Amino acid sequence: MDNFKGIEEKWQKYWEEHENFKAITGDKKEKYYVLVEFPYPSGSGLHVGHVRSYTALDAVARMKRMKGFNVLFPMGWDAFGAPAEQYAIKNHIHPKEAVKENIKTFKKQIQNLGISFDWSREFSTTDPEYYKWTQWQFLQFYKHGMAYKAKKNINWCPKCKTGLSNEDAAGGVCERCGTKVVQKEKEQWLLKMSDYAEDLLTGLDDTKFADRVKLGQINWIGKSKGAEVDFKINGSDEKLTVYTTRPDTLYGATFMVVAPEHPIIEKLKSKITNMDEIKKYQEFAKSKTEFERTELVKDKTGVKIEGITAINPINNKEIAVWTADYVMMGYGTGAIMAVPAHDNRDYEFAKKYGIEIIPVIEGDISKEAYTGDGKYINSDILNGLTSKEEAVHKMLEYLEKNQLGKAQTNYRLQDWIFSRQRFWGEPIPLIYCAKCGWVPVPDEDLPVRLPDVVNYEPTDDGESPLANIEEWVNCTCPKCGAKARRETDTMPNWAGSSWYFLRYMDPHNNKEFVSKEALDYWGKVDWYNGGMEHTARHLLYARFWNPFLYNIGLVPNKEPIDVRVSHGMILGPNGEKMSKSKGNVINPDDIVNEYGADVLRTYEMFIGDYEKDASWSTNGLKGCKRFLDRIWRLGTKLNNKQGFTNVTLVNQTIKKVTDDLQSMKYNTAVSALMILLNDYETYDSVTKDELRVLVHLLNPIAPHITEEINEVNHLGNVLAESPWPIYDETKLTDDNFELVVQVNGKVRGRITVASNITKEEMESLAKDNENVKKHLEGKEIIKVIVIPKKLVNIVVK
RNA sequence: GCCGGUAUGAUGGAAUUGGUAGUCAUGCCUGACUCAAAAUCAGGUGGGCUUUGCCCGUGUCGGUUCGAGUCCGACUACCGGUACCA
Repeated sequence: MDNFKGIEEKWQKYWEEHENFKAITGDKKEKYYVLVEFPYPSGSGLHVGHVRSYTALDAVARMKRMKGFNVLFPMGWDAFGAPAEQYAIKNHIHPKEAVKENIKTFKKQIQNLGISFDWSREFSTTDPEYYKWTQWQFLQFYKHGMAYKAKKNINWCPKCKTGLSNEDAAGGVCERCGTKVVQKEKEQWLLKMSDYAEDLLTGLDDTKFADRVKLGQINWIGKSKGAEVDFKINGSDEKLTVYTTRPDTLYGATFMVVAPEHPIIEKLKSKITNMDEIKKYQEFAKSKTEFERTELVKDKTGVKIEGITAINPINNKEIAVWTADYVMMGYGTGAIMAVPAHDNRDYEFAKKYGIEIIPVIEGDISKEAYTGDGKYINSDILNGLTSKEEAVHKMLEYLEKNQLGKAQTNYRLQDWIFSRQRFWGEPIPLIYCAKCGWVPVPDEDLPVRLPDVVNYEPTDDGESPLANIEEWVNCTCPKCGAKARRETDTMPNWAGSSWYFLRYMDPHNNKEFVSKEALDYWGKVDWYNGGMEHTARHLLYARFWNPFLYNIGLVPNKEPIDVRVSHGMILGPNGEKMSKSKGNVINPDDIVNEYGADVLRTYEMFIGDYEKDASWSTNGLKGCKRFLDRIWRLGTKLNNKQGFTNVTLVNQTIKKVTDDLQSMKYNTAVSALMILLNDYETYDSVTKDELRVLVHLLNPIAPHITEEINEVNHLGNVLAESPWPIYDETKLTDDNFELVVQVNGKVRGRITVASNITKEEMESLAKDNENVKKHLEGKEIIKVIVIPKKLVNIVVK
């Protein structure tokens, strides 16, 4: 087969003309919604990794259609973001032009693969018709008090000159460019995602996400149960509230630590006698990036705040207050009670600065803090207890009764910083009026379009490039008509992707973001595939966005996604991640040109466990080419007979492929088809039925060549328009099977016997076997285990 | 550090979920076709031995079981996520 190019184009055209893959909203057939994460159309084109997941879900979509489902399998573009903006700045063009070019390339590449997307539903997050509704939904957040502006110490990327969410700044470096993130105080729009922390956690029960995906969500939300305890400041009305997960160790608190930014320092500065030293320390802490703060884990620093002390509420002991940057302002209350005997960080700090260590639980604290269970000592009301659970409970009861503190749950998940100081994003549709304050842009004026300018640069003072475009910024207040200014921040990249799967249901609606009919009909995404790298952030944002829409009555389901799976990466031939600098990039276009789309698709399905990483192998690719060529040649061996030579194998293969495609075991599905082909090749000739079932089962994976084989050999109707093969439950097993005989668990004989044989017959046949007899000679049979249709194990002494 | 995951021939990987370890493919070896090569086809291919057969073998050590790649306990290595989260 070397004329695959013509064949591929031919069938791609056929499918398009016959609208084989069109999803119809409201159709009587049962719906099935298959979704792959839409790509960011980068300048470097499609990656072989895209081919893997698109083919995998294409196979599912194609099979489901043949099984009679109304399948929604859409594709679009997530095209806002930094690379397009950088490119545009450099070349003095509008980013929308760069995006248009990239989308064109991507689309052509994907179409060349024959993926069965319903292209009539295509859109880009950068289309004003789309981002109109992203803006509209932001205003719903705003109108329901879920969006607010606040002065925040935010993660700031000095290179991109923009603020980043915690999620974007994971590891202390900018997700986009890898630059160290610094802290900068700025007014930012935030969405109250923290309100949904518990919902996001419990909502997981309503999904069928893979365990590793669920766990990623749980870790990110970071729920912890503990207590808030109030410590009085000696000789003052002020108190210091701490958050602790170990209220049971309260008797062991020998000092307190507040974050350098903690407001109590400013409040009590008149009492503090070493303010200069503390100011210096605050500067020092601020100058450190988040990254350095975490790098210096081993070397703790801090300053004792002189002039003030605190009172431990449980025993009225006077203890010192320190400030140290190992306590973060952003978590809990920004202040801790330090229990060096039972917390490793406090232990290190206390050792370094010579602070008293009092154990309240028996255990070895000679080298590090003891964090395990044990007998409580030095703890008055807790003395003698041995279980942490009990001690925590008793302490909480005491604290609440005496109004010294209360039980408190904390989440690592914080509000979503929703502002970006960038040009290429959805403008935040709010207007600032000196008289009326923040005023939403009226619905009828949406979308707030990005201006059509060619020159803009990020500003050094941290404002969005939009701020310099006066004719865009200046406007009138929708409320009072006075002169006003637009918000110049834009939304983060994750905004558009938080609801795109809803838009696919009704992509051309210009009256609503999605019609209720479409929402009711399509419901949840049945099967969502994406990369592991998006399971924390994107999935969390989408799952936050959707329950909000649900709570205000706009969507019918709280959880938008039923099953979420993630594919493994395709690595370079050397086992490393593909990258230009390593020179190990495989371009899918080259493979399609040399081997054809079907070979590439088949190979990527055969490469290994779908959920695991796999290295590219050109030899493996060639093997798949051989496989398809051999099927093609089978067409020359057709006879005029009907039916199947090996009925059992055919039925087994139908079952295997059907099951495997539904459970992402694409590699064994291909292998089953290879086994079937190997069997066919031992025949002198094959029937049309035999060839037809083989190409039919392979069709979801290699759609072009199978349609062509089907057509040129007149095997039957166009495969894409034919019902999926069904197997006969009664014909899955042979008349015979190989009985394995073991003696003491070791295989000593194999006998081919009839399938309907009784257990007794199995046992006597087993004992009759020549080789088995040898091993039984002179031994006493203790027992015999008979597993029907499998084996007999004779235990001897 | 913590939380996950993985470990099977020369290689990618199978294994009915406790029942024949190594399906399938790649690579390699041998042969056929060819002047030759490629392509194709046929056969072989875990290690060892005293080869009708036997012993060993799924990261290491131990356990449960008639029977363990699969279950349990301890460990090692690699990969991924996350991190002064109190």
